[in-house]
Amino acid sequence: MKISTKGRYALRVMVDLASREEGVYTPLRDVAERQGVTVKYLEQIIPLLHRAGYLKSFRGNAGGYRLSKAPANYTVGDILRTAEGSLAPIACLDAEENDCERREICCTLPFWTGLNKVINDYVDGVTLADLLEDWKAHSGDRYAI
Amino acid sequence: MKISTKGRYALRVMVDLASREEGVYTPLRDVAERQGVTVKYLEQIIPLLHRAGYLKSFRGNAGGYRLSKAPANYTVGDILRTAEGSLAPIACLDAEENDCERREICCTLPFWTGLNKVINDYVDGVTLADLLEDWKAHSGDRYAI
DNA sequence: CTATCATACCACTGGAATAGTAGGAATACA
DNA sequence: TGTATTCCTACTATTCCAGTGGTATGATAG
Ligand code: FES
Ligand code: FES
Repeated sequence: MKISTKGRYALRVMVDLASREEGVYTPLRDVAERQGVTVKYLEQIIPLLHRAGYLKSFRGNAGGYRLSKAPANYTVGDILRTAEGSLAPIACLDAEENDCERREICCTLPFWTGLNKVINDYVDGVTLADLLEDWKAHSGDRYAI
Repeated sequence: MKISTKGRYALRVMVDLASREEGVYTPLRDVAERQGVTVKYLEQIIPLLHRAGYLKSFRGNAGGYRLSKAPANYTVGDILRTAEGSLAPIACLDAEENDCERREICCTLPFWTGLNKVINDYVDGVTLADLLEDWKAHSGDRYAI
């Protein structure tokens, strides 16, 4: 029941980019350094967010990535689902071509459905802007992403 | 972000046993058949619950397992944590000897802490008795665990 | 115009965890 | 003695995770 590094790093990258000046392209090297991750590994995670249209890229010297929209327009849920695939705690809840035979008689399905709901409600209720604001306010002068 | 088969099967086994007459020992063979899992695999999962004191066992002919306490005394959270280890969505939250260096400066930690809370609050608020009751009421005449 | 450098992009590999299988020893009862 | 059960240990196959090497692209300096 753990979120993988894909999801964790994806979220940190998005917050990192959200903290940069709007419209400016930031190279992965900078993000990797601030976040304590290798550039090579980020290069594997970023495409997930890029393909989903969350980021704009620019190749070549002085290139990099930037957010496509303002931070308030990204929910953490969208980011995590994009990076992780699905946040459903069990596969039986991922409807697509995964129709579990026990659906009708399963004694635990209602419980899992409920868990799925509280998880998704929570992650969809938080935006990048929320994270950034809370964190700026909380860390005070230590603020340095 | 998936619960493994350990946790899923453990929960189903517990509900299955909770549905049996109180105090009676039920052989794994019966549970396995009802739940559509092999006895051999259940034998690997049951010890987790047994060692935690949730089950009483009886060896030999006409032996089996039964719950130690009444269904209302088991929260789903306890069962899942026993089978899965920890329900924390990221390792940084498992305090023990895992003091993440980024704790103080991490922009996503408050978010994960909140997610951890909603998950644990939910799973700790449901008992085996709740599952059993809801399910009996819902499945009506198809009730046959 | 060309060499160079910094960058995004693509493909691959090793290792760990998960999910399941298998054989057999110990125990209780009839 | 036979049978049905828990209990113990090891094995395998597959999937997922984490990380690395190499290529294409674009700006810029000489
Ligand atoms: S096992 Fe698939 S719905 Fe419960
Ligand atoms: S990375 Fe460990 S607390 Fe955020």
